Amino acid sequence: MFPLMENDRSFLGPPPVSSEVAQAILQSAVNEFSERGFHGASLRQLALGAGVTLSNIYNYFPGKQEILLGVLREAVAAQRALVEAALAEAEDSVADRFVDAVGAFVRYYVVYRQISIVATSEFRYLEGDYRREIVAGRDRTQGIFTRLLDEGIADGTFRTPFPHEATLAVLTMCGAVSAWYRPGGALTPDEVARHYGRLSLALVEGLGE
Amino acid sequence: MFPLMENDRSFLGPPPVSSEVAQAILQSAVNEFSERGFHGASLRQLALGAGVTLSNIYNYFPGKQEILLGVLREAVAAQRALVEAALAEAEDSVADRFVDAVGAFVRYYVVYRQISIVATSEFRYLEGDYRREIVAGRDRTQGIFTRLLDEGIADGTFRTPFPHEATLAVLTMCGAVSAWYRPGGALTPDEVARHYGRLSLALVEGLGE
Amino acid sequence: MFPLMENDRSFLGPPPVSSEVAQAILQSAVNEFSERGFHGASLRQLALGAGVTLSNIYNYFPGKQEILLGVLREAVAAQRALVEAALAEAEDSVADRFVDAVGAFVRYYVVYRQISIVATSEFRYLEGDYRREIVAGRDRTQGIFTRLLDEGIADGTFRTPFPHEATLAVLTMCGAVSAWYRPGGALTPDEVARHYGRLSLALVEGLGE
Amino acid sequence: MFPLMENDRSFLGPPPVSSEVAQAILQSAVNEFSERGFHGASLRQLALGAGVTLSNIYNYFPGKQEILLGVLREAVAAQRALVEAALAEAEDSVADRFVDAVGAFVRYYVVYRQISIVATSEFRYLEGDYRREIVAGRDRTQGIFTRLLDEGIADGTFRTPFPHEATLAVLTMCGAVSAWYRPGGALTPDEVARHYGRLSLALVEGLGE
DNA sequence: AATGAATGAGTCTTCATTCAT
DNA sequence: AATGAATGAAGACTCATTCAT
Repeated sequence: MFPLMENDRSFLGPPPVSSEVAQAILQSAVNEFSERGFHGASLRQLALGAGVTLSNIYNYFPGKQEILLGVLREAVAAQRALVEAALAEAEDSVADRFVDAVGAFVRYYVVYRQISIVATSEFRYLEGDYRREIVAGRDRTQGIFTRLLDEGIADGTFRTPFPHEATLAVLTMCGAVSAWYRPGGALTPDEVARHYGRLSLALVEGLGE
Repeated sequence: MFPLMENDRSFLGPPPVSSEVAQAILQSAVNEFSERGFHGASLRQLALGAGVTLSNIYNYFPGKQEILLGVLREAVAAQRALVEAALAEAEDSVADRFVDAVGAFVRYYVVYRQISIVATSEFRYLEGDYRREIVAGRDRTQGIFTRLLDEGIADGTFRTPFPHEATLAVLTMCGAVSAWYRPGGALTPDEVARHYGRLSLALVEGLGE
Repeated sequence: MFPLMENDRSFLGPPPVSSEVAQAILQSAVNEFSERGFHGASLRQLALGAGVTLSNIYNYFPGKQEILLGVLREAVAAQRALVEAALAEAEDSVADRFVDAVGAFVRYYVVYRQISIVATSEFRYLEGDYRREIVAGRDRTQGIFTRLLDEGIADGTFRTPFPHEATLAVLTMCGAVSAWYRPGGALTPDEVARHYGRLSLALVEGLGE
Repeated sequence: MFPLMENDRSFLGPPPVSSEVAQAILQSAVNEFSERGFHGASLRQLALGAGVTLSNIYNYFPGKQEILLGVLREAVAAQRALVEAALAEAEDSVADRFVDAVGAFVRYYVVYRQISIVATSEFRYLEGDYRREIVAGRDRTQGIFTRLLDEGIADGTFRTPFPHEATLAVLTMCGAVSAWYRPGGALTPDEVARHYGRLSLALVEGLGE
């Protein structure tokens, strides 16, 4: 019931867009957008990939923009769900919470690889209020990391002289994982999460005694 | 004679594509591609922005693909030129060379902000041999960093347990700068270079004794 | 029970199309056709305006053509009803009957303003037998005037040298009233009827001794 | 050089839209619009009728609206040109000028029959500023008649008690001619002009003493 | 080198209509 | 009688590209 996810791990609430047909459309959109880009993808091909008539798409989405919005909504929701779930189970120390949050954050780019690629690269083509909605959702997730950084800086756990850039750097380097990760490749999702937790901790200068 | 650069610092060789008209086209392409994406940009609009007739574009480029290629060639060349120039003047120690190289690498995203955005996000639409050519050029630049990392790991300067991911992370986090940097903003290019040098050193665990 | 009429004056027989739903559809058709034209109006919008499902329309009308036919039938019926009612009560002299008939004829364009606009401007899109039916109905009404003219010419009441064109002119100038008349405007329906009676009489040169 | 006119009488200035292709498009537009209406006509068919590629239309007109505008501009210009030319040669008396103006006015509906039909029935689909432009042009022509009426009423030549409605009626009844007139039919354009001059004079009650 | 006109394939979207329930 | 989902044809319009000059 969340077919946009590559490895099926159902720990998430109900998907924002229900209906099997709508899901098929979104799934095909992820394929097409990730391969040809928002503007390069044609709804005809997208419909074909979804096993749906071109015109029938319009019974589920008012237009191309809204399909993109649908994809991005799922992406934003999935990522935040992962991060918040991780934080709920994390240890007390800032360092632990930070590492766990980063682990979940990067895990999103592994588990939802394809959709995350679309979310990253096609977001720019979202317009107006749709764009604002997604920005707000994304900012909410990023805010979690900003606050963790501040907290770690305040109590001396993190010693980086550039907390703001460091936060951005952490989020960015995690995002790049979707570009090279291949399911069934050298690393398991767990390993990726562990590695990037470590890299992040180093980045914010929270290693050592 | 290198109008694609935002802050004018003429330390670079002759541009790959000469002719004022061709340069105007490339410059307009950078504007259009960065705003609307490769597929979203139309040659008509591009021609308008370049002060050129639509049909005249075809006297300088065989097609849209080649315009994109032209932009990417300049981008790749500019970035490598910066990095190699920095290395030529760098101190001897690996750490110093690494930090200087990173500084130059990130400086590219600041100085050639717009073109670097295009190079990053529209590269995917380059096809066939063109794509291979740019990949090769990019890899050559990234190879510099891979080798520096190896060297630093070998002599114990860098202590990260994940040198491969760390390298990727460094390059990635630098690339994100073009997304938020604004000329005339809070940081000068020099400061950005210094900050990211530090962040990178922390990332590869090459700080302190 | 004849909601297509603007000022409610129930002197008319049963409407050609019964059923509240069908009437709602026709009423919405009048709105849509008069605003956007037959081809410019969409059944979706029409259904919305009628408070009916799009598909349910097809339980009442076989298609768009028949909706237009329904509207035109009502229009033709309403106009003839008005004219015949007026003639039934008219004085004996040709001039009186002519003036009263014209008064009723023009009153139709006032009272059934919107539907008359549709009948006038969208009739052209009616096809085949439907078209012939409406033409016949319209001709029957116009025949009344042709005969009155002939009669008036024969007995010297009307002295226009061009009776045929004069008849057409009378009918035409009445039709134009729907374009400018506004309920609650400067003239009451009665005044309009009186004015156009006079104009018509002048036109056929039936004024004075 | 004014192919939209049915009987070729070149007494008019330069056409508002030049270029042979543009004229072919406008001519085909007149055909299509008059047969199927603005919304019922397809640009594909229109292009076919003009002997032009569909896409090439857009080298001459920005869109369908502008084609309609082009047609209406020619129509308005042609009618006013006729009326003004007639007035320039008319006798002195109000009655003479009025009759001559009406003759020219109705002649337009005969000579430019098809385009006048389009101008009358498709004008409603013109939007925004285009609409306002045409309204202004039309009003200017109608103003000529309003002023003549006023003049004739003032000096007692016209004795109708309803000058305003009479003016409208005159213009309207002339317009209806395009619906029945056929070139090569019973009446020559000159006869039509004479007949309608007489009818109009009767209508405004300006005949004999 | 430069242009304006031309083209065919393709875009997203809307349409009237039908089907299964 | 009523509905929501489905469909194929067609809509206006844009595109990258080519041609003749």
